[in-house]
Amino acid sequence: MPETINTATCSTCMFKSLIFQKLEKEELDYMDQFKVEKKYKKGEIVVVEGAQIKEFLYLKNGLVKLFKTGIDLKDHIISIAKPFDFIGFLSVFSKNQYQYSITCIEDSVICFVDMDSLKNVIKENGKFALDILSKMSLTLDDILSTRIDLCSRNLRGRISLLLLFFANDVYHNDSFKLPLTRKEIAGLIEMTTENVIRILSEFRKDGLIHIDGSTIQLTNKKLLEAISTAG
Amino acid sequence: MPETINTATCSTCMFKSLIFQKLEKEELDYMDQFKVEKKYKKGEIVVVEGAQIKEFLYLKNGLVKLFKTGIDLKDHIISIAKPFDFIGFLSVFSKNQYQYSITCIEDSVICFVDMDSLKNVIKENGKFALDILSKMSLTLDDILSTRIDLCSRNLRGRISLLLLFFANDVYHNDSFKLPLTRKEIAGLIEMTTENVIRILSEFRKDGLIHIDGSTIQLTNKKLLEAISTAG
DNA sequence: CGCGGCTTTGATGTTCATCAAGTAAAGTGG
DNA sequence: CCACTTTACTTGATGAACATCAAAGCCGCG
Repeated sequence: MPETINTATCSTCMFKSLIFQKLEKEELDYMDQFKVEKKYKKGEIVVVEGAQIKEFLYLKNGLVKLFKTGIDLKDHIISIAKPFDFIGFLSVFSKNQYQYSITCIEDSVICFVDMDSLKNVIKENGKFALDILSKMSLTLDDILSTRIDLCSRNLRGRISLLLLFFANDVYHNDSFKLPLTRKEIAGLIEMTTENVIRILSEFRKDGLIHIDGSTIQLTNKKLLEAISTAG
Repeated sequence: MPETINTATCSTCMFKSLIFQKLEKEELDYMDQFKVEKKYKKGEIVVVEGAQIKEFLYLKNGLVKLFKTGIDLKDHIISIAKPFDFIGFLSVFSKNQYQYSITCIEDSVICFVDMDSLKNVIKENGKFALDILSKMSLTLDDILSTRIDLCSRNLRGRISLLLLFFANDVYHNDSFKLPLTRKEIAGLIEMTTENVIRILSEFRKDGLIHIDGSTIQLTNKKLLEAISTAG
């Protein structure tokens, strides 16, 4: 059960994104009335594919994954979202139902902004609208590139890519605790659990990484990068 | 060489999309000054990955493909756009360069709207902004679903899907002329040219389709649908 | 005509998924 | 707290799906 918390107002929010900074104080105060913040534990579900969209979601803290269930009944990753990302983004302006699911892969804090009030602000503030458009465009570009990257790489390349992603983009550290099970990783990058394990072992034997439980340390990033590009 | 043509004003444009219909006459007249229409022949290139984005592109007529070149140096489809689609959509609000290429797979007419003027209109008209957001959101949903569909299907499933797409969504006819070479199809759906050919032959032998040069007729749609869902 | 690109088919090989089986770890109820 | 169940992890063997390679026919075009 996510715990509802109540922190600062929007106008004093530490996590106010670049985009929301463009709003006037009165606009922020307006939205303030229509937002709720919730705390989730690792593994908890935020939204399920098909659920009604009522709020605009903003990830303040933690790590979540967006995914869709394919006709093969497997989960397919759309993206892994980091703090400051708008996570209920993708169908929010066009559909009434979520077209994908979101679950937390780390403890997370998510801000729920009422959709209708947000739309009101957009209607009144064209610059804000442009910024939302821009952010949306960026997100989309990112997701698409990642997907195409995945499709053009073999299994080794995909694992390298994922490891480098966690080290460089998420944890900013060559040593980190994998927040996902092997099975989840498999879903993320379109392969089987067994092969995830096999290739991680392979990388360990080849001295590319060091594994200690769920902690992974990248010991030869150059080579990992080479594999991710060559694959 | 695309031929520049000059047709009606925006406000009387037959192809005015649902979205542009929400603009006031004066807004349309304003944009009118900043638009150019161009006629392309099948096979011609509209934009190349990396080119500067200066205009917002609107497909009035024809059929184009959006694709990105992967690290495997193969082309990967993003989508096939039909008339009334905004085709220069994906990075237009966030980047200065196109993140993908566009070429015509049929003779096409494309309307080029100056990006800065469009942004001006968006800034002034919040409802229009919301509509653009909505359209963008829809497009994105579509592209993502298609990609995930592709990833969760085997080769036979993908070919079925593509054939059904052309018959149902593009030509609205069970018999049509394939506008793409086998090689291009391969790029579209992440497989090799040889396998495209092999599976098409297979479908022909099994009586699912009838092939006459580049004309294809779907003779057993039920089964094709079954294959596309099962695969 | 002859060159290059598209198409087609067959033979071969690699990559990867599936199946099976066993160990370890983690949660569950008495 | 311990037996019990479940879930995660690991490794090997096997086979299917698919890519690659090779060769030949076809067609448009300078």
